[in-house]
Amino acid sequence: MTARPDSPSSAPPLTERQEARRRRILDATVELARRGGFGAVQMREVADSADVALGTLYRYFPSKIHLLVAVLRDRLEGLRETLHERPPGGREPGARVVEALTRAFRALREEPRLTEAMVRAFTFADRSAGAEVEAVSRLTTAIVLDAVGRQGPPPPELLSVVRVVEHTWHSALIGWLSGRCSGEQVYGDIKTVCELIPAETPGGAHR
Amino acid sequence: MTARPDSPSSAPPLTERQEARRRRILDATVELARRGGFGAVQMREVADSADVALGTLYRYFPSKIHLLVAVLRDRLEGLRETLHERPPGGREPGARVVEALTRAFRALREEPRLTEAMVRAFTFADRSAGAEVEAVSRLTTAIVLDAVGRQGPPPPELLSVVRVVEHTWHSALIGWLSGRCSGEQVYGDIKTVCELIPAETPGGAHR
DNA sequence: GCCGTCCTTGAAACTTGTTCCAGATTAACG
DNA sequence: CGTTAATCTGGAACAAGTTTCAAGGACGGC
Repeated sequence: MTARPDSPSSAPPLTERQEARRRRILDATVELARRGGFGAVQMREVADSADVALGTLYRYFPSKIHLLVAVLRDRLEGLRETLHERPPGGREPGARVVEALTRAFRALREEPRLTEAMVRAFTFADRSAGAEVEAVSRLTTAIVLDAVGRQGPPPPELLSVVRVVEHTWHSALIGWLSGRCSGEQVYGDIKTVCELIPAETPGGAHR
Repeated sequence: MTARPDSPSSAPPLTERQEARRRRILDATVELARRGGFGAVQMREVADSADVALGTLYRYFPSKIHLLVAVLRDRLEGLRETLHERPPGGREPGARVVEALTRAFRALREEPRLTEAMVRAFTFADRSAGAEVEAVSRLTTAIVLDAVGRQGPPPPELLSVVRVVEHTWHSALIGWLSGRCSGEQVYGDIKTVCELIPAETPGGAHR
């Protein structure tokens, strides 16, 4: 459906120039979003900045929402790599997740407008952006599960806990963006929700 | 504490005809949203259905977002009254909250398109709709605290837990609307997060 | 009842996301 | 190369949220 850079499945490969175009579009989007948030990401502007025609922009990303969710995905992939390089060092799974999310939030706070643009797009997305949203969702889950550090396939209760952590994460961000929650409350809520994460089982297989 | 439907504070009182107009607008909005969700709530349509001029609609509700959040607020007030009449009957605070939210979700499932319209508006709202969003937020908190059944002013840890419950509630709804979570998962996540709610303290003041 | 003020109306204009199209460019293949 | 299909471009056109404005109506104070 949409062209993807890294998913070799289900998409015709892009030529080098196409890859470059795609990258220019994403970069232009980030730049505009950084400056003025969701509202400043105007499709004509993006197209101009990226030196592509409007129609081309829409061929690559079928809507503003798709575009911004793709940026979010990009960023999350970066975050995941960072966390891989310097993994959180807590002793308990809950503490590691707190650290991972806290670090993520610290990074997001540095660029509040970009964050606003990505998060608003993500939460506003409807089913038409299902694939992209799904990808972001899976990535977030993967990041949290990485921090939990469990080896085998997670049992359903753990998955529900992880979903609740993610819910809190997303919604706390929204609350923070709309001025309803302070940054301190976000940190606190992350800590609170992570108490749901069960401690490492001493008998079971662990790191 | 919470502003009543027609908050007597900080707003000039409306004449009877103005009150009627406001009500017509809200009713027309609900009707359109019920039929076609967020997208079907078009400002010109709303104005036509409610028999007011477009400019008047915008005087009452400065944006589509404000309008739909006001509808949400209206509904939440109704929900709160319902819960007052037939309060959840669980023995523990957590169980009561689960029941309250479960009943709410059951009601929302009956009118998915209306739900979609309200929730998307709420999560998309930015600071310009701060007041309305704040009202909805306070109402939600009040509903959860009602179910918790605590008497005095809640301590900060409890408030953080309640916020996490609300985060989960909102974000699970979004996930459900965007097809990412099943209804069963929503129920499960509500139950999971409510485990954070501390049990009734036998020594303290209780019902 | 009269007057000044605020409210409502109808309609046009403006903004920005999205779609469409005809012609130019590029890539793939023989 | 030459051909053919796909892609890209510039630009117009459309859709829906929002703004603006002049003229008529409602309301409260006198």
